Amino acid sequence: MKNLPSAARQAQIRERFAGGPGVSVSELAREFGVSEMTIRRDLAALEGQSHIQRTHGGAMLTQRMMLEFDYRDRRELHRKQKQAIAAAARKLIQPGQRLILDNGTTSLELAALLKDGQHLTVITPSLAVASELQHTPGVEVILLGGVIRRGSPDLTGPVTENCLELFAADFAFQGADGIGHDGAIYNTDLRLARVDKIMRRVANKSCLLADHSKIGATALVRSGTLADVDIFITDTGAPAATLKRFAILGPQIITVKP
Amino acid sequence: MKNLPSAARQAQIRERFAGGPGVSVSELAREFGVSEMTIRRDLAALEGQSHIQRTHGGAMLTQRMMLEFDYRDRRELHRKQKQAIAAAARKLIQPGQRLILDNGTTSLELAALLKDGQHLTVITPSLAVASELQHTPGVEVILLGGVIRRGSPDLTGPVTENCLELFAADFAFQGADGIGHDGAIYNTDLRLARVDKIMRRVANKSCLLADHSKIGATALVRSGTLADVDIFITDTGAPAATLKRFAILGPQIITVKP
DNA sequence: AAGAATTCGAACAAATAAAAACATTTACAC
DNA sequence: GTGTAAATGTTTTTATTTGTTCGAATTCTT
Repeated sequence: MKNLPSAARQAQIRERFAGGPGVSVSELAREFGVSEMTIRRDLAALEGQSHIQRTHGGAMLTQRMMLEFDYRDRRELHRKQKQAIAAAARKLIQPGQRLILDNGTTSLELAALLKDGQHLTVITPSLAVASELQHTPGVEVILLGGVIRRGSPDLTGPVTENCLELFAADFAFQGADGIGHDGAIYNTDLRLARVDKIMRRVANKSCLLADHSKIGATALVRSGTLADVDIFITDTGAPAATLKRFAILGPQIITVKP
Repeated sequence: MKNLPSAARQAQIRERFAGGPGVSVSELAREFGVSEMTIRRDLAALEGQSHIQRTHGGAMLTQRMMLEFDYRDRRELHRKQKQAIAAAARKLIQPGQRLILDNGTTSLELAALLKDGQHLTVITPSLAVASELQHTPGVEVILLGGVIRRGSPDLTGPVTENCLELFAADFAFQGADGIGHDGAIYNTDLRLARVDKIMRRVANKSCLLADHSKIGATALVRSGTLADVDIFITDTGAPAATLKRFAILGPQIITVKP
């Protein structure tokens, strides 16, 4: 392989990257019959325009870098139920809708089900949801602003609330940390509770997702009651009598079996 | 396995982890035909990027769960200059200030320098900056809301702009994709340009960070001129005559040598 | 718990590669 | 041909990476 114009040689070098993790300067110099200095100059030129990154001794494709946000994955707990509940929620969604997903694990399961490429807009304060959907072609992800809680992959605070006010969505999907027998909805965090409240207000319809283990549990803050939500999805582990009482408060109740 | 440049070898090592929970130093040394010391150094480097966690006799994947926002890492390009520029910018910052950092790689280098725990508030549309600072005790990170650009770890759009308007900061630090000889500031993306413009407005002082390779370059959108910024930091590779002309436009000019 | 066997990390030396400066060739226009 | 600019090669200097040795630390074995 000899006497190539420099541009052609650089194009050839680019092909090289398909083969392996990287190429070495000395190897390329030998193959093209040019000096190593020339190869270095080629690589320097390619580095600017193409997605390669120079290294000592050669070059490689630019690394896909990942941003790491700490994240305690609590998805395992009652995961079956949560997935079933998410699947039921998925059925409520029509193409073209604007959805709000909160930062619960059930919402995250729902996000995973949105990957089949319908045209959707997802508004969320959850970095986990955003991460899940970032590469999904049909879905536009709008991340709400806010303060990053240490050790929690989501955004809360006045900024988040303010951001949320900008939107009008078709559906809000949210979880809860507890649902009292009187239908009160509880959250463990005040800031999350405030955000949840606003979500319900800016969405046309709101949908509460909670497996049966949450029924009867309470937590720090009351963010509202079942009377504020339009649809409540839970699993068949929930006692029928309680659900009957809940229904009187207003929401349509959907039970799924895991 | 043939001789690979060190960076390529480290990338290969990372692949190894896909197969199992861990790898051993001796095994890797044999496979790559290098000394164990070299492998240890590789592992130490990878550990520094927190991709892996070292163990006696080898290494394993980091335990903690992470959210992956992946993107092409361009940090290596002119990194020396960018780090020097970031260091100069760091000196401008006083404890207690509220800072805006944009989504350039130079801002990311600056973020890394803020880790020494002063009391600071950082407002940014960059997931990379947020990720970098999320564990820093003295720093509160406020992530702006917005649309996640595919393949880019940052937020833009009307929501971002609206979010920004909520704030008043002491300093805005931003990069540029090009600076014309007439002092015009260029960005490759219209939405980023709009965001940059607002940043300058809501910050008391604005500071442009750009290595000399940007001088003379142009890009799609003009986001403003040097007359709009208070401080311009670049490296000593910039031609003195040009800098003199820039100074007439108003900004204080700081040059650092890499 | 003590001793043996690994493994690690620091220090230094050797090898290798990059960058800078300068010389040479090539390509092309006139 | 000759001048000029771009590209390539050479040489020297500088920086990075790797290998080796050896004492310290860690794990395993008994």
